[in-house]
Amino acid sequence: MPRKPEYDRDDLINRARDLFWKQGWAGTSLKDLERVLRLKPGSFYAAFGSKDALFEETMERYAEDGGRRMAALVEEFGPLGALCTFPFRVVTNANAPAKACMLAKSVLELSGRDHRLAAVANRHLETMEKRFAQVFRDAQTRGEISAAHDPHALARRYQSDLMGLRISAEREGIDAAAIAHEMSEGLRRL
Amino acid sequence: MPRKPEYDRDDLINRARDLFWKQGWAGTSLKDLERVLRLKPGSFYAAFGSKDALFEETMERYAEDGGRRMAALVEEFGPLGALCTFPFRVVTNANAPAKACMLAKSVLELSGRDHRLAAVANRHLETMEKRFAQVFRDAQTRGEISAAHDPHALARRYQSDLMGLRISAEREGIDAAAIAHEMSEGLRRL
DNA sequence: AGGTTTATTGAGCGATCACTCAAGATTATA
DNA sequence: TATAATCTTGAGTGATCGCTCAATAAACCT
Repeated sequence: MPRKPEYDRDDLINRARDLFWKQGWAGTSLKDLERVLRLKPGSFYAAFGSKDALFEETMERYAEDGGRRMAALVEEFGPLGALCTFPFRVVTNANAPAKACMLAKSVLELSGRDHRLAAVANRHLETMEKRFAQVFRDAQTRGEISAAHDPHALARRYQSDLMGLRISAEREGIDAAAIAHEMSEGLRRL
Repeated sequence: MPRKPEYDRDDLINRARDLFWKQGWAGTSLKDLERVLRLKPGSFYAAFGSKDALFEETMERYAEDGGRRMAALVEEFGPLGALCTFPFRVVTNANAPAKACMLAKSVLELSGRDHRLAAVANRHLETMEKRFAQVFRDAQTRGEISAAHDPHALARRYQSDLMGLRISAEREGIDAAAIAHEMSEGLRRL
């Protein structure tokens, strides 16, 4: 009985994510989304419900992708190699709509207004931190990193420094690759 | 001939800075500013010209204050002591409207829109980085830090990690003091 | 006091915000 | 082919955006 939608929902979410990632939540208007997604208001709301609901879906997509990318790096370079490579990759990826982390940007933008999506972004960051901790544990199991360190503390620090690096990469005139290199050297010295 | 304004312009800028700092540029409306500054639209525009012009003044104020705070810490604890104390102070300051750096927030929010104020924020961050570099140089002169390191590289890394720390401090459930402690220990190990 | 200059007020400007909904188009089943 | 279900369209909602300006009030000058 139905009529099938003309759009690819998955592709739409990716494009919306890139727009939100670059421009932020408040900085992205419905007009922007309608233009990029080629959707009239009616279709947009039928498909996603609201701007906030779509934003939430894009954050989920972003977090999933991050986990996949990290896992792929572990597969290719091993735990320590992945931890050392990830910052460099993130900072030199010319295809990304922004260097900074979308979840960090969201926390900064939304927590000051006590928006519920700030907590959602934070939850995704916690998930990511747990993934980092697991990679640190794996590196310790393999003997790549001394078992004397607490994996959770390592992951917390790693994520914090990574967010700093990615903000630095967003700035004009900052040699982010040099910072990434220093991070990597610091990890190998553990 | 004139009539004197009833407000204290300096105080107004401080209050506006706190509001912008907490809520960001787009997140702060003229209505918000009028309420907090107790200014009608006419007075507001007579005093500041535009929302953007006031935002620019608040960033300048913010950057000046940061420099002053760092200088005071150097006076009290010496160069290395100041560098070690600064992150901890910033993260435990309950009076601040936000933990994250206002300039970092501004760069993230505005650079995606190619707003000219993003470059202004970046310029202030560069000034701050130069101040950090000078403190590192002073620490080396005093023998508190090995002269083998490049002060500029140290400052760049310090600023990057500090931004990460301050974002972490903005999050719920993150022990930012622990990260600050680790940063401090890392500096003393130089 | 009279005149000049500046500050304050608040109604209201056009533009844009996120969002709604009725009408028409398209595709399924009966 | 008729009917039902869904999708697409776009004009239009009230609210809010940053901002203007003419009218009024207050403080200085001669």
